Order: sequence, then structure tokens, then C-alpha cells
Amino acid sequence: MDLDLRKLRYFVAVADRLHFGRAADDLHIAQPVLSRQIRALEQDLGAPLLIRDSHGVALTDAGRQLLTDAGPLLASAEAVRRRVTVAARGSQRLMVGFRAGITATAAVREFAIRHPDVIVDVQRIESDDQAAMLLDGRIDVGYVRLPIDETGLRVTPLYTEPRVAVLPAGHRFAGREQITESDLAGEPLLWHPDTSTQPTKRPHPNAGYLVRGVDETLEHVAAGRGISFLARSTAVFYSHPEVRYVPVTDLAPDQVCLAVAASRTSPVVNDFLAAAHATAEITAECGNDEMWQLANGVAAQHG
Amino acid sequence: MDLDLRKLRYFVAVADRLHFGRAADDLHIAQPVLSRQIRALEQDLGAPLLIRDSHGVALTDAGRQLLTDAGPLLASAEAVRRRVTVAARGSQRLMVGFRAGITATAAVREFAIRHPDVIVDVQRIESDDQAAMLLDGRIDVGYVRLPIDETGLRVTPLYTEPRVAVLPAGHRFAGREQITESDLAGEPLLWHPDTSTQPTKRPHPNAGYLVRGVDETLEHVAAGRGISFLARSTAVFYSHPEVRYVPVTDLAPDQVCLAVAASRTSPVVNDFLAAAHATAEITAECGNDEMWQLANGVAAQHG
DNA sequence: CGACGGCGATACCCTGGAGGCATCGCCGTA
DNA sequence: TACGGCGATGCCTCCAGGGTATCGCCGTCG
Repeated sequence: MDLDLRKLRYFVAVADRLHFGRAADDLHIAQPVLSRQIRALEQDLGAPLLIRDSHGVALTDAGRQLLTDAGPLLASAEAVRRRVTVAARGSQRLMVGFRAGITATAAVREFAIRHPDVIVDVQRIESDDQAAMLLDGRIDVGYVRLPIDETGLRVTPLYTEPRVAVLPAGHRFAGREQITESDLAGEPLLWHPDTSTQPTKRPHPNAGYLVRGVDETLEHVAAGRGISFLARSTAVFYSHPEVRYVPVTDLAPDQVCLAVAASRTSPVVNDFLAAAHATAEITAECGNDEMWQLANGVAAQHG
Repeated sequence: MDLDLRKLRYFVAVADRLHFGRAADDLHIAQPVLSRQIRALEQDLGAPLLIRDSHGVALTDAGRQLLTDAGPLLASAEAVRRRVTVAARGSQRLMVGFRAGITATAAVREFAIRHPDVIVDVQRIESDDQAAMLLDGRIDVGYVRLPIDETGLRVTPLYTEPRVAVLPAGHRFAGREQITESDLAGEPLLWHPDTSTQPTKRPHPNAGYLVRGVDETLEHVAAGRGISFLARSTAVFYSHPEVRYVPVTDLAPDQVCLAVAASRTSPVVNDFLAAAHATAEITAECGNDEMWQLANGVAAQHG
């Protein structure tokens, strides 16, 4: 009658690996159990999900459909469990996520006027799981940067800010006042894997380097493994002795948005969204010209 | 580890009735089973959900949170199952829902140019479950009318149309060219229950009459049980010998929107949305002045 | 060409959970 | 004080989910 979320989780494991034995290892169960559970799921849904033949395991149409749907459903279930256990503790809590360079302070302060009883936690988030954290309830509201997979989310734009190139200190453009995108044509670019999309797990072209978060980006750029780009406010917040920032005049600006899970409806969340929109200009100030020049002066003395 | 959707469904039944015995009847299981299952769920979540004392059963904070979250989660699970079984049949299908008075023909035709292989089914929907049908996958896209609970949905406005009063043929204003809202002050108004919000199941003030859908509305108005309002295009499509439509000049217009489940992402759905937006003007024509005058002339001869 | 190894399926067993029925304990009320 | 309503408990059965051992198929390699 009802879907069995455990079987669904098992199916996702098999579909990801396309291999019963290894999936069973991942799940810490024996392979025959997994084999039977998948068959039971197929019977339950009345549709074959996998094709097993001598060439290995492949997905059917129904299997592909289930794979795309199962992740969000499991995330929702996780979010429900998380919210219930939080509600059981009695204290009203709101977890706000923010990408590097964004300060939620103004919105939190504004929100606290209306809800002095609600405890607001803030947590930094990264591009590769910003959507997942919203969907599975680890954060209630997120200051996110595009691009983001909007599936299951409600995303509203807040403001934009220019982007800067991240160059090693010895780079030929490192001292420039500004450059254009075409100046950097052919430069090796660090690849930021985005696991928020389908977890197809193909190796990314960084020759094995995992680039996640700003600090790591700066390290890799400093090490000469490639260049990267950052929103200007992020560049204001992070400096590195071996790294220089140079504005790129013709690069599409970075879009900062507010995001919540679409299924999430609560007056507390709505009031925070209102507060965040009301204080958007203050939030945007972190990356304005003044802050940029100030930080740039500091950075210039740094090296 | 994973949430058990069956226990969740059981919990919703108990929370709705606030009575174990009756909830067990609803679920067609014995009361002791239900009692144990709820305890198991509480243990599983690590939080008490219900307070049982001599005064009956009440929800805790955690229980309230779970009740609000459980419905959408169960609907999502249902949607997943439905989509998988449809995908298993191989044929690409798209179910389009539309409220009374709206014709999806133009969008369907436009969509068919791009996707001749996709079978487009259309189905009329009502206000009281338009959101639920989107959330549990019975329809993929909906031409809906506001108000609608946007939780878990992606709703984009299409067009607006004026609204008309629905009056019995013998009403003192039945022959008027137009009236204002204040003219109808004090008139008994039919109440349309909206089960899409919390199913609190309190009796609605219609003295026992269930008013659902346009045809029933017309019957009740004709019987003199009250007056009602309809979007003009709906009035164009439906006529009744004992009922007259009169434009209300100062009533807020009816907003027609497109809606999809927020978790639903598929190129087919997106293409239909694009087609629907592209043909919005054609769709809106059903309620324009010309159609209205034509229908009104017919209706005048009708009586 | 036969032996072997990888991999999913099957056989069989054990335990725990979900269902049923009968009954208890509590409490409000007649 | 007796009774009735209601949720909890005790006890049984049965099946689903977990394990181990093994089979059957097939590709590969000596």
C-alpha cells in the first residue's frame, strides 16, 4: 500500500552503482537481501525497475523515473523527521544558511524584533549541497548563489554583485586594475563539482583535486592549479597572501537569492523571508565598491 | 532509520479524529494495533506526539509539526508511485487539469507540435482539491484559479477575468445590466468548503448542503439557497434555466494561474508550461466581452 | 576447451514487527 | 457503587527482513 522508504533507499544505492554487490556493501547488508528487496519493490510498484543481464545492470524507463523522484522524496522524509525532533525540544529554532561572503546579520536582527523567542542559528553552506540542505531540512532558509537546482525550492532573487577573477600572485594579470573574460581565454579553470545534481559520480576534470569551498579554492589557485572566479563580496571576506583578485568587467554578475523548500510553510519562515528582503540592501553592502576598495588596499599591503 | 509511511498514515488518522478507536475503524485495523503503532512511531522519532489523558487525546508540539508535514509527504510518495507506474507503461503521458471555464485546447495543440509522441490527457478539477491533485501526481500541470494553497507548488499567473454574480431567475437584480458588491450586502452566500487546507472537518455553514463544482452551485442558487460568484468564462460555459448572471463591477477579478508541483521537474512539463504561457491570450478569450455577450444573449432567450 | 571467478538469484533459517483477539486499568458518570 | 468508554497490555500467528550457503550463468584466461 504505502511506499517503503527503506526499499527506495536500497534502490537508489543499486541505481547509483549499477551493481548489487557493491551497493549491498554501501548499505551494509548482504547481497541476497538487497536482491530480494529490489524484487519486492518492483512487485510492489508493479513495474520492472532494473534490467539484469550478462552485461550488468541497467535502468528501465520506470527505474529512471524512480531514481529521479526517490532522492527528493527521501530528503523530504528526512526533513520531516528533523523538524519533528526539533519541535519536540520545544524551543522555536530557525536555521539560516548563507554562502561565503554573505552576512545575514541585518536580517537576523530585523527578524529578532518580531520574534524575540525564536533562536536563529546560522550556518555557512557551499554550492555543492545548498539545495540538498534546504530539501532535507538541515537549513530552513538559505542565502544562496545561482546557479542552483530549483527543483522543490522556492527561490526569489535578492541582489547581484560583480565577480572577480582569482589569480595566483605571480600571474601576468595579477596587478591589473581590471580585465575582460577574453583576457583569460585558455587559462586552466578550477572545476567545482556540483553533487546537488544527479550523483552520477563521473570523475571531474581536476585530475583528482577536490575543490570545495573558498579556502580550498584559494589554496589551489595559489598552487597554480588553475584560476577561478568569486563574487566580489566573497573576495572582500577572504584574502590569501599568494592570491590576487582582479575585477572582470564583462562577466555575468553573481545572483544572490533567498531559497526555502517549497513544501515548507510556516509563519516563522515567512517572517524571516520578509526580514531578509527588507534588509537586502544592507546585506548587499558587503560587496559594494567601498568595501571592495578597502579590502583591496589591505590585500595590496598583504603581499 | 527511515520513516515508516504506514505509521505516518496511521498517525494522521489519529490526529484527525483525536480518537484511537474511531481512527482504527477508518483505517480498518484493530484499535490495539493502532495504539502500538503510534507508540512505535513516537519511539522511532524519539518524541511524544500525542497526550493521552482522561480528557481525550491531544497533540503535542511535535505532533502538530508532524501533522502539518505528514500530508504533503504522503502525497509526494503517492505521486512517485503514480509516475513510476505511468513511466512503466512506456507511453509518455501528461495529465493536464483545468478549472471550469478554461479551455486548454490551444496549449495542447501548441505543445503537440513539439511533442507529437506525448499523449496529453485533460481532466477537469475543482477548487477543493486542485492543490492535492498536483501534489499527489494525479495531474502534472493545472490551470488553476486563485485562491490556492501554494505550499509545495510552483504557481505562475496567466491572466485575470471579471467575475459575475450568480442569481436565481426571480431575484430582484436578475435583470440588471450590472451591479456592485454593496448591492448584494446581506445576501446569503453559498459556502464552498476547501478541503485543500487542513482537513479539520468542522461543519461548514451551509446547513448541510455540500456545494462542489459549478453544476451543483447553479442548482443551489436556483433553489434559492443563496447566491454565488463565478469567473465570467465559467458563466459563459454553464447556463441554467433558473439562473441569471449579472456582472459585478467592483469585485476583484478572478486570477487564473498555471501550477505544477515544485518537486516536479521534467522537460515535458516545462515545455507544456511554455506552450501554455505562449497561448495564454487565446485561452483567456473564452471569457472576453464578445463571448460574454453572445452567451448572455443565448441565456436571455433560454428563460 | 576446461577451470575459475564474478555476479545476481535461490534456498533455508531465525528474529522481529504487524496484525488479530481478549482483557486490563483508569476514570467519568449515572 | 456499578457501568461504560477508551487507551494500554498480553498473547498468539504470520510474514517481511535480516543472515549464510549455494546455485546458475557467463565471460575470461591458462
